[in-house]
Amino acid sequence: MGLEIKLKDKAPVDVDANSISTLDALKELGVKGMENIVAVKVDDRLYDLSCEINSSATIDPVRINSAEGIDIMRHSTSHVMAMAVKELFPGVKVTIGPSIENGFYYDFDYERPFKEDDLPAIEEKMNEIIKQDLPFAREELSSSEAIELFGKQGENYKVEIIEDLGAENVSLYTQGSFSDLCRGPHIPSTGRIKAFKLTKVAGAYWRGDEKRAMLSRIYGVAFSDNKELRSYLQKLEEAKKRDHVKLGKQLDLFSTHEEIGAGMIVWHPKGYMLRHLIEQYEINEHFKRGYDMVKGPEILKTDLWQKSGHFDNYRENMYFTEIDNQSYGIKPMNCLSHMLIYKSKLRSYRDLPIRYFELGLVHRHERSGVLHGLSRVREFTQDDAHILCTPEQLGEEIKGVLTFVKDVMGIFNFEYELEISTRPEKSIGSDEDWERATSSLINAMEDLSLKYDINEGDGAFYGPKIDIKLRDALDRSWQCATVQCDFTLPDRFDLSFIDQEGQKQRPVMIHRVILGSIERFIGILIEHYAGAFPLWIAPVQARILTVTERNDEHAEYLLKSLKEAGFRAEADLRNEKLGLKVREAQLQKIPYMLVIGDREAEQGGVTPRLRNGKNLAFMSTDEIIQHLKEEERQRR
RNA sequence: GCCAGCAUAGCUCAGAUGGUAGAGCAACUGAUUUGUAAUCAGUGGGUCGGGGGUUCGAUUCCCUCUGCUGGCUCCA
Repeated sequence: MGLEIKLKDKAPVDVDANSISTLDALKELGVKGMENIVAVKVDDRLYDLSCEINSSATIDPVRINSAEGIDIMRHSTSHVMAMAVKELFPGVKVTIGPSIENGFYYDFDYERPFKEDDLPAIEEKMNEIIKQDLPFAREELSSSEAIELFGKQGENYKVEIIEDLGAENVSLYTQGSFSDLCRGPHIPSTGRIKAFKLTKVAGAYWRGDEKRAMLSRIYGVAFSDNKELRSYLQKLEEAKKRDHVKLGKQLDLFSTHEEIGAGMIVWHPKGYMLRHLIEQYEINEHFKRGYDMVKGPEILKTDLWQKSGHFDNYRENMYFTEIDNQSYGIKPMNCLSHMLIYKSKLRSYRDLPIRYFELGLVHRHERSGVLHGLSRVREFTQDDAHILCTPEQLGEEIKGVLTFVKDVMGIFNFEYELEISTRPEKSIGSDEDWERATSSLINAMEDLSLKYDINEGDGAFYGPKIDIKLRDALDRSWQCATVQCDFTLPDRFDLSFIDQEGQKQRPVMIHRVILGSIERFIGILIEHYAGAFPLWIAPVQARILTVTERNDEHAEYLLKSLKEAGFRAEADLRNEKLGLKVREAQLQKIPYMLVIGDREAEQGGVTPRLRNGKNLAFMSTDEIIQHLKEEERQRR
């Protein structure tokens, strides 16, 4: 009696034994390049390379350059780091250390937090461990044995993990003197780690709970070889050049000021122009799609925020002010005014859906540590709308919003991710309402064939929602558009409409934004285009560059013509060399540099230079205006 | 809010074991009239983020506040 082993999609091979290690099995199967294999899949489950199989199986080698292989190597690297840290800092307690995108981290509890200065020594120690090529050995033991083992070492976090697991047995991985509780699998030995770098330290709460211990986290990146690592680090450097805070300064778009306060943006002429153009585009899109534009006040009586539930649920994030013994809350959301407009008269089912749109300025007192450039601020403008509709209309309205999102993101060439969040534990409303709203959201995405993730239990307390996320230059994802169903506020504010039978009914409310926060969206937009905005939103579309003072007259004529044709143009008439003028316009990423020398002045036109360095052929004044109009119309 | 790092001229950055600072660009003045990523010369410019402490003396060391960056938590 023996085993039958096979590679995926290959003919089986008979083995004359009752069990065989996967390592031998792979050799038996004639697999090449063993040095790249870090683990195996047996019948589609991941195992250590050295594990034993004792029944017939399909074996699939996992190589270090595969997604699964690199993930395993990164995880193992975190174990190596933990070992290094334990050797260098006696008394340190280990907690968890998973692999993450591009690398890994490990959380430690030590008498003091780790500093960036500690990293070189840790890296050096890790390199020693890697050089020793210590094998990763797996063993299983009972939970009680494991608790005793870790308890003796004073590793109380590990004990807590095992206790919470509640499993009968747990597995332990040991390399050299270091053992860690771990499910695995791991690479065969530490020598398989070829390229890693510790990148940063950070604080992190034990189990992500801010009421529990603050641990010290060390992050690292790891790749299958040095070339990959270098190219990753280089890409990171490139991405930093797109940073919207940096570009915002270079392109003179906006600023922040210590003396004004954190999280408050001051828009400079060019930045405000960019913002204005985006807002203008959006306003028109809303009118086209049957929205009415409205505007509510910035401060509303605190009583009203109490009625809406914001005071109870959101007070810590709100700003308040008091006038004549009357407390007012500065709005963190725009819905209340919109509901009062709805309530201002009796509504019929014939009026629905009603869609109120506002470029609503809101203030939210975000915690200081979360502020970030334009992406997370305390004062921002939402392209906010509230749709009031009958329960039957809900599905179509959601589809309308998602289509709106798709169209707008398409204009800017954005890829985005959708995520639906379902009913949380703490929530209000009937099961029926939740069920209907959730399925409306899902059906809308299905009907539009959109891909989405499900985030169980992460909805708002008043209803489920779809979030749309965009990524910044450093690949961090930010929530932009959101569609939320709400049955609570219509209830609290007793909103109603008269149905076909003459009966009062409750409308459903959809909260939605398309760009989300205009500030955040522009931040991502800056990084998306690296500051080189397409013509239709470029704050300055064209700059006229003269060669000598003799050309001033023609330059001024051209400037006037461009402005009259509606273009955002300026002229650089300084007594400077053309090379300098080109350089400066280039650094400002202006789409069109219109060069005027004696030749152009004589012929009454320009030689356009694009910011990609290309020159276009001579154009007359009329021709360049037509050329720009065409490009602007195409929103390129 | 928590952990770590940072804060020097308008900008980008040097600098000193504690003895009050420097470059390039920008600005200003002058010369130059110039053809596709920096023409040359000269001049002015800083309470070294704010406050407090240690010290004969603090921009440098300590504390604290403010702001920024990277994480954590948060984002009804």
